[in-house]
Amino acid sequence: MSVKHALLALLEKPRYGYELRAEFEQRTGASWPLNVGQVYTTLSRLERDGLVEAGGTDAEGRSLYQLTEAGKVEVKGWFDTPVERTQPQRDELAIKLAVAVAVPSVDVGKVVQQQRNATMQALQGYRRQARSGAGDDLAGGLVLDRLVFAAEAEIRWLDHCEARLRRAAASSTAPEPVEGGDR
Amino acid sequence: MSVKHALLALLEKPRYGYELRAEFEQRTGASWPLNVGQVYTTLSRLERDGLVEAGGTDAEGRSLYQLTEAGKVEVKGWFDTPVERTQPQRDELAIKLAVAVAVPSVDVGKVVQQQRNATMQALQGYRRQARSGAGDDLAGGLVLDRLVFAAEAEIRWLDHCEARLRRAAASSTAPEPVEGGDR
DNA sequence: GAGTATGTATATACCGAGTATGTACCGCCT
DNA sequence: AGGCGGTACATACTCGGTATATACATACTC
Repeated sequence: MSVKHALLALLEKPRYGYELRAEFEQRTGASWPLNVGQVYTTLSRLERDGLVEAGGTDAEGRSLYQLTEAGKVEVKGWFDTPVERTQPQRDELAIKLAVAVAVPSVDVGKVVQQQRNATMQALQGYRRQARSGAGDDLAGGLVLDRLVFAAEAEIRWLDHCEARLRRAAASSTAPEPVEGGDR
Repeated sequence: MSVKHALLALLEKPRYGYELRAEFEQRTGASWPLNVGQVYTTLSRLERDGLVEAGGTDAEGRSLYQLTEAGKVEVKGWFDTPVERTQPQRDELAIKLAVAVAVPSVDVGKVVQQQRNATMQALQGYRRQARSGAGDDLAGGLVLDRLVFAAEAEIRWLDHCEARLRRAAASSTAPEPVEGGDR
């Protein structure tokens, strides 16, 4: 849903498909490359739904799109409504660990350690990017910061998992574990 | 990709479709409800790809699925390989802000504030769940912790965005902003 | 100048993820 | 007997995302 609304928002002024992709990638700092094909399929769906209409061609013959009234309302609504957190994005890593703890043949501690290394490396990559000036423009900088914050949180969570796993293993022989005292 | 691999991992012993959904939802603590239909479509794709095969029916006539050799290898590979962070999940909130700062008619500060409130509320919901004992079993607890950590990181990031936006607004008249000294 | 890489621009086919819906069966309740 | 809800499976459909095809312009090169 994010691509759809992002394209709508970028259509504040009439633009053509290829331009939309360039704008999107520039703003998100190339962190999320956007396939051109998706721009056109999304545009045609938006046209079908009456949020966008073809607006002729520019001097170079490129076909322009522009917002309809309904489209403008949709954009406003998107910005006025916070991103849903009631049904958060399915998270592969959390699923992986949740399943792993229930499958006896998997060494969960090892999975955690491997992930920690990988995330650490990614984090260093982001910091390198930031230092190299990729985050100097405002939008791209915020996106990069977002990735940094998320990676840091992931590492904290992995450490927390390790501790909790150790505790669970230790108390598996004890009468009854007492949970909930650490949040 | 996460559902596919999670189902494969749960197939350590032969199971039937409905059971797989129940197992998945129990382990992830109902944070990510899984549509039953997706279980069956995923299973048939896995069968097509030779990772899973039909294993007859149980005493109650439910059709069982089991891992093939290739399936077992796939599961092992999944657990041995950390989750990719080179092309991170597209994040609606980051995209929203990145686009918003470039669209003059949007009050970015307001968007940030609204999101902060919404995320704060979600966070309190998670903590309530944890207190009410939803996180007492290990797997579900880790998933819930993951959501808490992610929400906290999001709030930190939103605060950081506010500060950076204020600085950008202040320095838009000044000669040249100096970035990068805050990470 | 012919050939060929490269970038811009659009369009379409295809697959996987996810949702909604339909159907059948079973036990339970009144 | 009829209705309700839970179990179990199946299929249709939409959407997000990738790969690919096509056309045209520019630029490089042999």
